Amino acid sequence: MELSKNFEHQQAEQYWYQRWLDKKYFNSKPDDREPYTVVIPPPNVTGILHMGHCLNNTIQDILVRRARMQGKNACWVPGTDHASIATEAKVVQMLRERGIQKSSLTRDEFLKYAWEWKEKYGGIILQQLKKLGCSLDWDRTSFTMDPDYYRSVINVFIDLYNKGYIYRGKRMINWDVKAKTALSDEEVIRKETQQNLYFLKYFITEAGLENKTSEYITIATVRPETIMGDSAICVHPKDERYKHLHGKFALVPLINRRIPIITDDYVTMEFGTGALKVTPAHDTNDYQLGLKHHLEVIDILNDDGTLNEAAQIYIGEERFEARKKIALQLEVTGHLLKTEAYTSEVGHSERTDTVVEPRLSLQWWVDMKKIAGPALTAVINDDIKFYPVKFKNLYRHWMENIKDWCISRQLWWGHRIPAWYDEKGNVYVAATKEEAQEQAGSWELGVGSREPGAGSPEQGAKRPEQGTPKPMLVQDEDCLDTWFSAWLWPFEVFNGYSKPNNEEVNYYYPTNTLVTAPEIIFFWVARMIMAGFEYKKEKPFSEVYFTGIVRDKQGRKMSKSLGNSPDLLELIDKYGADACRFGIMIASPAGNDLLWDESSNEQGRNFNNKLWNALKLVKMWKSRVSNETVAGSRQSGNFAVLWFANRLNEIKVELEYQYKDFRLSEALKTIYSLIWDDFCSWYLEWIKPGFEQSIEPTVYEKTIDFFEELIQLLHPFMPFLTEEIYHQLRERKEGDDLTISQLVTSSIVNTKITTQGQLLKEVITGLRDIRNKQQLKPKETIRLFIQTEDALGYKNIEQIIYKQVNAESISYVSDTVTGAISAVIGKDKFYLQSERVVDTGSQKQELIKELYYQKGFLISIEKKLDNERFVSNAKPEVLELERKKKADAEMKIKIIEESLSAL
RNA sequence: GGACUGCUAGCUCAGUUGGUUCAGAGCACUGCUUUGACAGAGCAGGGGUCAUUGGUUCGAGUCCAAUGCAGUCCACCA
Repeated sequence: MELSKNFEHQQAEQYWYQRWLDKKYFNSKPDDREPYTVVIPPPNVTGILHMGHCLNNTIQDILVRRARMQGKNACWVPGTDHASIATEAKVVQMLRERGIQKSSLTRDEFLKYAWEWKEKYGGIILQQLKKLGCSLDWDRTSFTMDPDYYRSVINVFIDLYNKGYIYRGKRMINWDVKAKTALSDEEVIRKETQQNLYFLKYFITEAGLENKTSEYITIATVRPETIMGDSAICVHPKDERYKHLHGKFALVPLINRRIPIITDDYVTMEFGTGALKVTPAHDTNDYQLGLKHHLEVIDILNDDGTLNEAAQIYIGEERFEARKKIALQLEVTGHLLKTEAYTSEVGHSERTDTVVEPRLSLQWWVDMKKIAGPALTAVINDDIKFYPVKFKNLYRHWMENIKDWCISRQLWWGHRIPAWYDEKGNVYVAATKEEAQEQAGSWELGVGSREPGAGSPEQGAKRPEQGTPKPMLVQDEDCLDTWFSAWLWPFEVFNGYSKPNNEEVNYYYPTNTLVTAPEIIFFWVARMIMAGFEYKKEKPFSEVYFTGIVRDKQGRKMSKSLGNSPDLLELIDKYGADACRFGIMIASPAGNDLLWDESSNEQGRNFNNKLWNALKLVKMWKSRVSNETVAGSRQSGNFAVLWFANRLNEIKVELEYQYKDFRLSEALKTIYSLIWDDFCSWYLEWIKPGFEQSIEPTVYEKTIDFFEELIQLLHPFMPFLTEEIYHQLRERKEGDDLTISQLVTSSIVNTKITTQGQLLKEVITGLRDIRNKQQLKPKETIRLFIQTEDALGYKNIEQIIYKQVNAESISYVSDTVTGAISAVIGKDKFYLQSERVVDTGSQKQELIKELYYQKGFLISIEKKLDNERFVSNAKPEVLELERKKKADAEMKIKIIEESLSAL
């Protein structure tokens, strides 16, 4: 069959992926083999494939495919994350487009829409991963809200509550005014923000008097809209400027509420005016200060970030609108002294990007200090290895300073908190209402009571008094943080919690490698390790490979808003999945961010093409296989085969090391160069039969073998093209596919052969260089004379040299040849004659340059060897090497001088 | 404010235990080739005071210190 001009990726991708699926190559079941398990970092159900996914999943696929080809039972588990905030936002938006307000729906109605949405759009990203060629075990596709998974999340909550690790408490939390939910600290992104620092006059009033004096105290604030929530003004006790004001009162501008002037050494005298307005409801520090000084908490904001009635003015106005208006009014009323530009870090919601509002709120928390211990040790001890290691420090620091985790979210889409309340506010934590009811009832009987969690005063329910009637229970309206389900992922995808010690989890857990982005080291990686030790008494994975961030050519992070994030599916369509995988991997140094540019896909496509053409060439020879070859070509062919076999082994050893350290980009470069340079540019040229000549059967067979091994090495990176070539190379039996073929193990390298091959390359390049400099056309032949002590050593490569430098004759001489251009390569001297060798001048110049260099080099070595301290301090091997260098240099100088005189 | 990382060719990066014959690769670039696998190609070539300064050493891209620049993470100073 005639091969197409270029590799046609669209057809091949579709055909082979379907074939792999049909043959169930990606499916894994426990057996005797060693498992290699990877769980996918579950993308959001709302997600669509972007470059970050492309990188992350290509890496996982490479590892999994290689493991599969190494005889391991490779299992890569796919799935999606319900992503509560993101998904709920999408559903709300969809409803809005249909003219439905979320507030007009019941919880059940809303969830019905949400599931509908999930069924319709939730699987898109998984389909896209197929396009990329990912060898996931689709039968294992998991979702964090699957029934079993859901139950496990609920039971884990109950278990942690019963252990006293989970409690309910009123704290300052991060409030997302757009999503109207609490956030954990990790979900807040601090961004440097240009702001104004407003200097405001608060007029002093005498104690007990409402009338203001002309005296005032100036405070500095970036949030003038919160002044209505002020409870005090605080100054440093030692601040001389304000000593006369201690114990006095000031009036809040605009609303004229009287607040005390208090002292606390928390205040920094140097900042602003040294006087701080204290607003306990709207600032974490102010809240602490408020607790200490028993200040009133005046919450002036609604949950959507508008001002409420407590603010007295601008009720219903959005907080930043109110800020502008209040600032203006303060100016008008003479309270605004001045405004300064001021830059500070402002917390933004990770999901909605709105400015986070500190807010006092009753939420559920995990007491992290109680479960962090083993998770910290495991990473410190390298029981779990981080690549690159620099993330170990980061992890350690976070774990050692870990704070409690706010896990409740004011959302409907997610795992509903299994807590039930009676009218008196007693809490019962149970999986179902019935169980909660039973708990409440049993309390009446005085059994089943449990210890409230230690250390958390808010923990647990108050025990109802004896004889109270059975209470009406209402379930908590809130959901759990998405990460509270994601942290169970490595074992719950195998039902490791819902069906403990089942065959699957025992076989696949702990998993081997986690490949993820450093951005979620705290969100997810750390918590998975904690959950793993808490519920499986074992680490969830042995190694974590952190990928870099995909950036554009200018180093900017790829993002929707910048519009610099290419459509991956379009790229796959245009260049092919293999080329895209190549493009992202070649640009992806281990442990660094990668600057991605579309041109790297071109490089990938060109590589496809190179391989394709090599295939065409080799297939073309099939009809020319014969024992009747020209004289000398057998020896050359044998040498070429021997050389490439050794070269291949050499590279395989190198690849082992690169894989071990996750230096995948380097591994790809290594394979790329092995194929393009060693195989195509050298080997194939060396064995290529001349015009209408034939090729030795053994050489041909070995060449097919080599080709097969090469595409095997490349397969994890570029699965489609390699599978196609695999089937083009030979007739295959049913079920003989590259995807499941086993890698050929490497054998010992004969360095004598590889060295000779290296020398041969240098000879060819050196002679070609001369040809070029002499401006010889490719068709013009040369006469070659080799001055060597080992003419026999050239016999097996003579034919190759003939071909590669287009020689008409090669002869061996023991003396200088005159009237020729010469070159020293290795130990031997080469003379080149042709019909029109004219320009000896340029060669003379080069020789002089080279002589100059060699002489300088010799001097530096001699200097070194004359240095007594060097001779006495350096290791014997080093000395030996230096002496050899000296001898080599002296010999070269001699030969160059001879050549110069011969010219 | 604290911590970490990086700075090597135009760009992206290699460079293990200090040894000059280690300054290297891939892209990009420059010549020459439209030859029978491949112009999405072939052949050859030119590019770098290894951020700066000082130190240790017989010897530093490699070790140490300081400085500069860039980036990341953490932190409650309004």
